Amino acid sequence: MVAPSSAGEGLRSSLHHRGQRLTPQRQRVLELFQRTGEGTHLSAEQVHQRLLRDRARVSLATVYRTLRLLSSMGLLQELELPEGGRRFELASDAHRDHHHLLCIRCGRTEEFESPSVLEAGQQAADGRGFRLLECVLNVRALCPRCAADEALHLEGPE
Amino acid sequence: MVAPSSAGEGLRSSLHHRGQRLTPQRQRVLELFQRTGEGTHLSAEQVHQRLLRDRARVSLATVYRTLRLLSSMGLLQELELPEGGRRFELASDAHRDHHHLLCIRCGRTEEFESPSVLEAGQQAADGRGFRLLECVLNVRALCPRCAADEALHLEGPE
DNA sequence: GTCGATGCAAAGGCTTTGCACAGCC
DNA sequence: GGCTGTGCAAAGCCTTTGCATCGAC
Repeated sequence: MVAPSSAGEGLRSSLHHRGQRLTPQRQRVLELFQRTGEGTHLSAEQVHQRLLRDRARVSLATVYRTLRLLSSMGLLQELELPEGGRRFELASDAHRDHHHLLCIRCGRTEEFESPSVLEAGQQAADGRGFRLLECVLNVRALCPRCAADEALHLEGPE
Repeated sequence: MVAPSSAGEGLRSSLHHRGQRLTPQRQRVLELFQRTGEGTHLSAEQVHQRLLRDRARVSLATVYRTLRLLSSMGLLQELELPEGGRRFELASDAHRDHHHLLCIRCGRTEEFESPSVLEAGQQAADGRGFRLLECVLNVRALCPRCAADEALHLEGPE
């Protein structure tokens, strides 16, 4: 078999702390996210498809269970992009400050970072005694092309 | 004091621009949001319940259709709070800068505003040629009580 | 009167769950 | 070997849709 990555080790001990086990399926899911990188947003369905493509034997139900588990462990996090459905991505400290610029018309998504946003979020949390975990700014917008389309097709509403 | 008719007028002409009609149901839904205020987050189910309580005859299917319609017209907007399911709220210019501090453990939600966040979002949009519509910062955090619980229990089945 | 909107109920996605078996520790 | 995790399929939400009727314009 393939040598387990360092990810496997960390995952295993984290699971053991919770009285749970490291299975190939769980390892595969986490590895997939680590391999695809931090900016990747995957739905449960996409995770399942990719694992099958990699010749891993995982059921969709297990993918759902695993995504939940890894999220509850803080290794993954769920995104908040209503237009596209539920998505997950790798959690990391860098992602505490992790923002999306989303075209609400065509779905195009760009990522950006902004220390000042993190700062504002931290202030808001501190001011109310909350402990900040993560800070996600979603900027809903029209991309250049869709903005042009809108201008053409729409009469001006007030 | 908002005259009920004023909402109806604007809505009616907006609908007519699109070749659509003003119905009591559509008017009721919009009025509900205007009445409950801008900070209110309502699910389709909640909208339906409240309208029934107000003795309006609306079906849940129509509520869904109307929420979609009003959102596509820019009068309502969909929130992005994965923990709670789909919610809608009144759209307004004030809400271009409209942020949530959310306890991921108990679901408690606080709202806040932050001009610097809007500015950061505007910058990100401008830099890529996007036209900003709305800027929503979701700060995922632990509220004071849940943070204390976490510290005490360290870990546990949920 | 026309054509869009509504209500109802059925269908549709996506996600979760019950159960028997498989496999990690 | 015990007990958790998995796969499968059925059940569960939430949301959308087809069709006959109703009602805005």
